[in-house]
Formats: sequence, structure tokens, C-alpha cells
Amino acid sequence: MHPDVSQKTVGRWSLYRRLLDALSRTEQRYILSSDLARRSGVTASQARRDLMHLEVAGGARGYEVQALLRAINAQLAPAEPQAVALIGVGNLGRALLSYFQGRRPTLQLVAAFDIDPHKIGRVIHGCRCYPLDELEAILEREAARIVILTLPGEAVATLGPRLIKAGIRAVLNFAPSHLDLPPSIHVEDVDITMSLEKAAFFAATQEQRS
Amino acid sequence: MHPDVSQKTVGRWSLYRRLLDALSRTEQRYILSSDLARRSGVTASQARRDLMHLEVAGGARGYEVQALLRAINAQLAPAEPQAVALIGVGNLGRALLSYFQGRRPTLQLVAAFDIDPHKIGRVIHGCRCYPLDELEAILEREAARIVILTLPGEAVATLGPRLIKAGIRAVLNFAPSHLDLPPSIHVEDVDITMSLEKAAFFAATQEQRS
DNA sequence: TTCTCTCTGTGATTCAATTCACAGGCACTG
DNA sequence: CAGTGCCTGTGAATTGAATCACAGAGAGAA
Repeated sequence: MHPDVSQKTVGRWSLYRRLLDALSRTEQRYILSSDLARRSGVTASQARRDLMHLEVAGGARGYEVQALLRAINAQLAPAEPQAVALIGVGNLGRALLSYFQGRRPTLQLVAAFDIDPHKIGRVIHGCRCYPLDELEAILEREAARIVILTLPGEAVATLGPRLIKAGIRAVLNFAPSHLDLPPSIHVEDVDITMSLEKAAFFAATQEQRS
Repeated sequence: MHPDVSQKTVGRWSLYRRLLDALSRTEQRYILSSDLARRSGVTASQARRDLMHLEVAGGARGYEVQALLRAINAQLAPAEPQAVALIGVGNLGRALLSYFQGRRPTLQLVAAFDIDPHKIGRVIHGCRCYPLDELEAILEREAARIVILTLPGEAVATLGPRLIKAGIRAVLNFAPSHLDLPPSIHVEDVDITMSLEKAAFFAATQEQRS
């Protein structure tokens, strides 16, 4: 695998994949970098740079949709499905369980965790809810290396060491708290309060910058 | 207001604000840039650069917590509250309504929109649901300049022109589709599928990069 | 086949963001 | 009051990402 793809490029692969997925169900056999770019909201040369890292070559008609899709999937979707667990079955957690169920077949939500005894044992959007105490045991059993955190900010602080011990490799963190994990664990922060505040700031500012 | 604050700096102000908010309810009067930085997951010099744009000066004991908090609030929280509307009352939309209700008093969720007749008229987490047809009229009436989009990807495409006509200034877009809006409208994309795929990619990659 | 046109692939360049590194200042000490 | 040590504020240097711009290649036309 290519050693030097930037995080941003990987993110855009995901954008392209979604688009190509839709295209692959149409007649269209080829797509130009300029097209792909416009429809993803990036520039053409940026799209070409991103595609450079894949092993597909474009021709004078552009890129072959199927080939491109296969190449991106080869990067983003590993051969065997990856197990994902979710910690914190609140409103947001439940919404994400429903959102992700079946969306990406190579990413399977195998377990949810909470401390609320009322939730434990229930099956929520196809995913069983376990007590947080059993986190390590069940992550181990299900071979889950990715977790989604949807708990209140304070609750996250104590979780770091447990995630390390459980052998977690990547975290998708919706909690508004900084997680201090070694750099070998990838942390993807999704801070929706921050995003809304940014939007509000730029809405209030007269002189908009792009 | 300072003309040249980068988008990323604004985002980090939001992080700092959250932290200072918590600190302001403790004994601690001062905070060092290195502390603030470590607890927000950034470097000390970056934190100092971000604070430079505010009008507060730090001393040998660091920055005064209250003063700093006031300065950041002055930037992020305008004098009069801003009205926010949400379009798409699915699982995710409902979760966000509940998430944001009362969290930031200067950002008030004043209306939700959907096409499902069953939802229209209902009050969800304190927010009334209107038919999407009435979007422009109600945004006008409520003077909402910020919208949160939580609809399925395809549904977003047609929405662009309507948002422009309605005088929207900023969009928080959870839909996995590129919104083509003029640069005078700030678009903040939150693409959770992409985030999960990025996490999965880096989880699967042996040679982790930071 | 040859000519032309358009598109890709990619060095070189520009632009933005982060980090370095240190001068200057405040707080505490004796 | 001088001395010491740590902290901020910020030019300068560095790193990283996006853009430019053009050589080279394939497609279609005649």
C-alpha cells in the first residue's frame, strides 16, 4: 500500500467513492477529473492528485468509472469486514446506529455499550447493548478495532486507557473532549458544537471569507 | 472585528471556550498557554497564536480565565441570539434537536422542517415541525440565517437555490452531498460516513501516521 | 496516417498553517 | 532592589497542501 497518502486525500477518496457508486448504476462509462471535481466540490487538479495515488490511469476520455471505483474500494474497503463498536447509547448514539446499519457492508456495528441498566440487553437498530464494564471482553470477542464515542464529554476522560488496553486502532469521537491517545491510534474528532459555532460566527461576520 | 482570522482558528476558539467555561466554575484564576494547549490537543504556540487575535494579554501567570472567556465569547456569541432552523427530521435530525436544545443560549433552534405529513405540526424537543413548502416564509418570519441540513443526500440538491433566496448565511450540512452555494454563504460540512471510513482506513493501515 | 484537440500526470510554484526560537516582561526571592 | 526563571507575543523558518502550467498521450477526423 502507498505509504504517503495524506489524511485529507483519504477523506476525499470517500467523497469520490460515493459519487462513483451512484455513477456506476448509470450508463456513464467514463468520467473526467473536472467533472468528478466539480461534483465533489474540489478543483480538478486536486482530484487528479488524489487519484494519482491509486493505480488507475485515465485516458483522453477521462477515467473508467468501474475501474476507479474498484481502485478506491480496494483502499477504503478491506477484504474482510471490520467490526465497529459504539459507546454511549444516547440520542446521538442511537441515531448513528441507525445511520450506519447496512450503509457500508464492510463496516459492521457489532456492539453498543452504555452504563444505563435499562438499555443493557436491548437490541437497538440491530445492535446489542452491553454494560460498559464488559467493554474489553466484548471488544476482544468481536475483534472490534474501531469504536465510535457518543457519550457526554466528561465520561470520555477515563476511557482512554481502557481503549488502549483493548487494542483499539481508530476512534471516531463525537464527544466534545480531547482524547489523549498514542499516535498509533487514529482519532477522528467530529465536534458538532464547534461546527455549529463556526457556522454561527461566519453567519454573523459581514465580510465573509470563503 | 479582526478581518483575518482563519477558519481553523475560529474552530479552536470554540474548543478553548468549552474548556474555559469549565475552568471558570472552579477555583483556578489563571491558565498557561501550555495547559490550555495540552488539554485541547494543540501545541502551546498554536494556542498563543490563536489567542493573539483576541484583545487579551497574558502575563507571567498565564491568561486570566475570566478575561479570556469573555474575549472569546465576544467573538463567538453575538449580542443578540441567532435563530437556527433544521431541515430533515429523521433520526439524526431529532438527535441534533435534542443535542442543541439549551446547549448554547445564543443559538436558538426555532423551527424544523420535513416533508413527512406525520411529523408536521408536532413539537420535537421543543421545536415545532413545519412542512418544507413553507421554508422560505418561516425562515423569514423567524429571521433565521443559519440552517442545519439532516436529510438524505439526494434531497439536498434541489435545496440550494431556496436557501439562497431565503437569505441564509451559513449552513451546517450533515448530508453526504456537495452543496453548491456562493462563497458569501458559509458551508460547514460534517460528513460522518467519510469520517468513519477515514477511521477504518487508518485502523487497517499497519504503518500508522499521526 | 497525420493532424488536432482535449485530457491526464506531475514537476514547479504558490499559498496557508504550524512550529521554532528568542526578546521582553512579570512574579517571586533574598 | 537586583537577580532568576518562566511565560507571553511574535518575527522567521519550516512544513504541508493546493494550484499552476505544461509535456505527453490517446481519440477522433479527414
